[in-house]
Amino acid sequence: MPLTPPKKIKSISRKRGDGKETRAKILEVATQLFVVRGYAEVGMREIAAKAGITAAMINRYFGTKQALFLEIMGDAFSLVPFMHGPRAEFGQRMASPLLNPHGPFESRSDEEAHFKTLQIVLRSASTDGAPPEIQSFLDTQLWKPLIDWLGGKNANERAELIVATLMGLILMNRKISSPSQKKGQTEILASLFANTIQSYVYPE
Amino acid sequence: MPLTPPKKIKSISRKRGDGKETRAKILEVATQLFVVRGYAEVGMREIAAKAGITAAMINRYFGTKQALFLEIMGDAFSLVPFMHGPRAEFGQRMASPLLNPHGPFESRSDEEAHFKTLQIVLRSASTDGAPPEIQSFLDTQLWKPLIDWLGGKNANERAELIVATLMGLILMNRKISSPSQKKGQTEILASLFANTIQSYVYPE
DNA sequence: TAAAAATGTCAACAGCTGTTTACTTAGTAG
DNA sequence: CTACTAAGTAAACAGCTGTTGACATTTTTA
Repeated sequence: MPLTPPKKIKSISRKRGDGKETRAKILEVATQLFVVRGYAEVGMREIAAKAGITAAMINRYFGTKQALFLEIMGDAFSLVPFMHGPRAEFGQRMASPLLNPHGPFESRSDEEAHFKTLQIVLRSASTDGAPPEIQSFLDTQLWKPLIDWLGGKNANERAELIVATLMGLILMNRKISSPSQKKGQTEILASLFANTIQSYVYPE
Repeated sequence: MPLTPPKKIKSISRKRGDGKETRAKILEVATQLFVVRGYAEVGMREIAAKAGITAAMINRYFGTKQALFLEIMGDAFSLVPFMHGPRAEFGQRMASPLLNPHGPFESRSDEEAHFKTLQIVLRSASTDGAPPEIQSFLDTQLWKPLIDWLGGKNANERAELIVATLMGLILMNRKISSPSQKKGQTEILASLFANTIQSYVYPE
């Protein structure tokens, strides 16, 4: 008789819901809510309800609301993917999310997922509750790569204008009814936007 | 004996503080707070404290927080002043508030006061509590005059990009530490900004 | 089988919000 | 002097927030 019977390698599923599954569900739900409404405007009970659990569970898994937020922010977030490809088409690449069929900046596809955290930053930046660690994310994952990639004279200022234009459009798209949004002329808007962004990208 | 002695025409000052004075003080304080932090992030007690009174007084004078907000929004708010002057210098005029000595978009002078309400809209647009009447202000006081003044092809989209760029810069200037803000290179930023805005203004 | 650990709910906590009511105080009018 | 009215305060209201501790239930482990 073997003294050490082979242990079950791993527990596959523990209970009514596997812990990891619930954790992932919380992250998914919270991310989507933060994208649309920002940090301060989303409550724990609302996240919990849409995840099918209680608010106390979120604190069990993440400790605090800020910790949950920071974990979401830690997930991939950058403009780096847009820096790949021909330098002369950078503007077009950044404008492409404007044109996707799911609605501007709202696609769930991985391709445009890089915008999510940027949107969260935008929605949450002006609220008190949002943790100050956001600044670190911005420095290391947004400004530095972009400025390095831009290069040349006044790279700081050109980077700031690129991000400002992008943020302005994101902000307006959801919350402020702009005239072109009503009429659905997004191709023209995207074209103008692409030209402007490209004007900040000097030839290498 | 005269039966009708001349009445004192008006009471000059009733009490510890004249009512009108307090009302004005509330408006002033609330405006400044809304400009910096937006509708949802400013509490009644904070406004009252900075105005030297109690929160109940605000409700006495304005009824509700939303009503106070709408009264502030009703005050002069437009981009119209920037449309006066040479058409070829529109971009420079819009960029000028970036350069003022009180800090970008923060001057108390009347010249740049037109930005205040725009800033409030920006800070408050994505919060739930802000009243929906904001949309009317945007349509009649922002979009229509600007689109009419721009004229020509794709005026809607050009107007949207102008406002988006402006809002993006305003948003970033206070809440998101951008690289050029740290270094104080605002002249270059203003110059780039002016060029971009001007590129949306086609010759008449 | 018994112990232990994980998953979850429920209720209460303290602190905040905008608003309302009752009350006090001060200046003016008859 | 006596009423009246406006200016202001203080306290309580109901409703919301994030968080915590006690408890129940189910699954894995020893």
